[in-house]
Amino acid sequence: LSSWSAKSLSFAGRLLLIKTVITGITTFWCSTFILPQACVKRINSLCGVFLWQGNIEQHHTARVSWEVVTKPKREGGLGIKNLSIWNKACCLKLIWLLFFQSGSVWVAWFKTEVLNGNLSNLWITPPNRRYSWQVNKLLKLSSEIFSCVKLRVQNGQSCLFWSDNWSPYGSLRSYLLDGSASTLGIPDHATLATLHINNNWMLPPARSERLVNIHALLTTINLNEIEDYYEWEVDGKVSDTYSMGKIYEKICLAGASVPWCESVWNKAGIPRHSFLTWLFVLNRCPTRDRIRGWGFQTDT
DNA sequence: TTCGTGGGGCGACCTTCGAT
DNA sequence: ATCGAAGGTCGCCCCACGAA
Repeated sequence: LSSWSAKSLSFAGRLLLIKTVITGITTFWCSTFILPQACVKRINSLCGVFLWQGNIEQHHTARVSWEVVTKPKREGGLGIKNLSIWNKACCLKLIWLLFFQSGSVWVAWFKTEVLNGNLSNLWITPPNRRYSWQVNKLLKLSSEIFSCVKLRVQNGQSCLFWSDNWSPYGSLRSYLLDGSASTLGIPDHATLATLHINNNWMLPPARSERLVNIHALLTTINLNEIEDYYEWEVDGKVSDTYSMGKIYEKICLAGASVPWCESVWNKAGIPRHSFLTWLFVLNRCPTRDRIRGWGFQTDT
């Protein structure tokens, strides 16, 4: 950030540098560790002072808050990645690895030491002092991508009735129980195979509409000899690969779109005019001298 | 298993700084 | 003088960790 070539960049150039090079460097660390909040804050602070001042030794002041700058363009920001959420999206890949890259030593270790040999335990293993800070962070993060890890029922032997994502209704614990302590007489660790006896599903009588749905769903399932398997499904599409970008968008809480988006950026997010237009519509119009200082042509 | 200690996260509040 | 954003401090809560 403090190199001479970076100092000579315009506002648009600095923005591009942050979006590509700087985000690329942080992604290396983001993909391996959950970064402490203080670290995220410091990186954001450095990027902020660089974007507005171009010189990280100066005092940090900004015309638009970093919170707004990191929003997507359609929501009024500049589309810089929110580092904290990006960090989550990168680390969720570790959970993806657990299910879909079984050859790794780390995956074997995690499965044995933390999950007791069964991947389904990921959804029900609470953080514990026995585990490291990182492992506990991952356990807490796992709920973020529960909906993407679909269990395809075959023989039903590894499919936990309450916890696995095997039905279109997601976790049955929240769908059927909704916080209630009763488990309808179905044991916590019941698998679909243990509930299927003599070709009958051993479920309590349906006393609610939701339980009727589950009864109906189970009548469509025929257990066979093949082992249950997992599939990675994002927004209804099954995929073999993990896309950090897609997961980032998924876990970002989408805010309201701004009506002026299309008049400032085109559909691909490329500026229709100059970046000043963006500052004008945000009512953060700076002085002529500041504009020249940022590397803009003021007549534009 | 319980208890004390220390550190991280986070919100509230205030100060500093630059732009107008 | 005013406004808005960043940064610092403080207190509270939660959790990890070690000692008893």
